[in-house]
Amino acid sequence: MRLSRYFLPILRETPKEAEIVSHRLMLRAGMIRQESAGIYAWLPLGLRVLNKVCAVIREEQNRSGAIELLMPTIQSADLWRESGRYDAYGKEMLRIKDRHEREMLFGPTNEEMITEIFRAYVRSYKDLPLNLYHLQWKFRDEVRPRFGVMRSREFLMKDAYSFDLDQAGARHAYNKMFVAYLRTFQRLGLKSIPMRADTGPIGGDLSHEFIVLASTGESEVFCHKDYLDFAVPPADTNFDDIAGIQATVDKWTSLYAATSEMHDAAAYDAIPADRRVSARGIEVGHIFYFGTKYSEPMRAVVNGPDGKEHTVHMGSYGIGPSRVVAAAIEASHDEQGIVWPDEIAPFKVALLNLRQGDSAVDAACADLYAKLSAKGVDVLYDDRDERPGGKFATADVIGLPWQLMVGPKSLAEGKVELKRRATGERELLSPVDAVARLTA
RNA sequence: CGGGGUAUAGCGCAGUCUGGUAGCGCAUCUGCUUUGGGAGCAGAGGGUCGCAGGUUCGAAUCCUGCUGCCCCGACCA
Repeated sequence: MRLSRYFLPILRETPKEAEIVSHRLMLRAGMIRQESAGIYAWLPLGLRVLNKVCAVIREEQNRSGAIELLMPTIQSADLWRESGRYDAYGKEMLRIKDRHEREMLFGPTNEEMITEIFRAYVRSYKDLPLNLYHLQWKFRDEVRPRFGVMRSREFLMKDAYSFDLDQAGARHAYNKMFVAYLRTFQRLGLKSIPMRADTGPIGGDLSHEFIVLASTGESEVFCHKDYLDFAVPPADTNFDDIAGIQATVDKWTSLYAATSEMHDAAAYDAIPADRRVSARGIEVGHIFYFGTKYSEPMRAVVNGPDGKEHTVHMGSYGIGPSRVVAAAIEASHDEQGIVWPDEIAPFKVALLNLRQGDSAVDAACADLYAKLSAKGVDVLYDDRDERPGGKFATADVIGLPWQLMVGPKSLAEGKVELKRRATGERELLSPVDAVARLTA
């Protein structure tokens, strides 16, 4: 993409309403624009990141055996009356009426709807297990939205729903999502730790929040240091290996890890002092087994091998991609701006023409741009008629992993400069070698 | 939902106390000179001062009501 033809409204100064670093940088980098309190437009650069986050989530959901569909944002109030949540949900639910005065709502989540879809078609245990997910915008009319897309009213969510014949099956479904989440967050470049979450009236131990460690995180977390070095399950993990998956989950739940709400000071103190981690974190995912909470009132039943009806056991598994974008920035930035993890960077390389109008520099840039693009590298070519300083600052704030700088001085010696955003390391090398390095 | 702020040009702000017809920096546009970490000079454009009433010869400024947004707390992917 040529920057001169792109839409990238960089802000030189920080808008005063932005309090936390991810919000400030997302505004400065031209990723989002606030349209109302807690409601944001995703500008081109932000959308590229959001889409990359979603792509990774999809791949890992699919790998674990979950199946994608897409449910609407607008739901009928009657559906929610079946589960009793229409009255229970409160003012966080945005309720609306259509032209026929029918009561509708903008979905804050989709348990009722997925249960309705399931019960309409599935009759036999032979169709189980089943895990259906979608990526869709949700709306929760929070009293006080804040921190940009970190806590917005409208937000994107990946929500998966599992259906099993019994609790044992549901546990395996839960474990598969647990493993998929470990893989997902690692690929997104985030260090996540599953922490025991409150299961409310359902009880049991099948609820975990996935917390990303970031010094600016919203909540206080406590865990055993060994978690930081645990190996994440590999891509060829066999998700049908019930014992194997269980072993992985057992390992990742063997040590102490809790948010302040679930904190047990005695258990934490039992950890050797040099292994204790007290830090801050951001919740980016939540997995939950809730048994027959919805299948019971909504009559989602299948015939079992015993010829009898069984109410299915369900679980739901959420990741907030829009929040993940903000969390990634909280976890990875510096004074200059964002430092994107490679997998979710909006572009891989910023190609900086440091002397726009110089025929040799222009030609070298055009050649590099063509060669990199031809090899499938996402390049943002800064071909604006700007001074070098401005181009450096722009590249730094939007945080692309690599900066490839072409100026008259080094080019006279047949060299261009490649800078790694994260470390600041610079290297002078020939254009041919630069392309080789970026396509390796 | 309680408490506290705030609203003036695209962004950041001054002007409001003490009423007299709107200003600064950055950004934008034109020209020339510049060009490896946010350049210089010259010129230009851009604001019904959040909205609605009221007081006054005259309101960004005083009064009343409303709305948006932000921050702190209780609540949340």
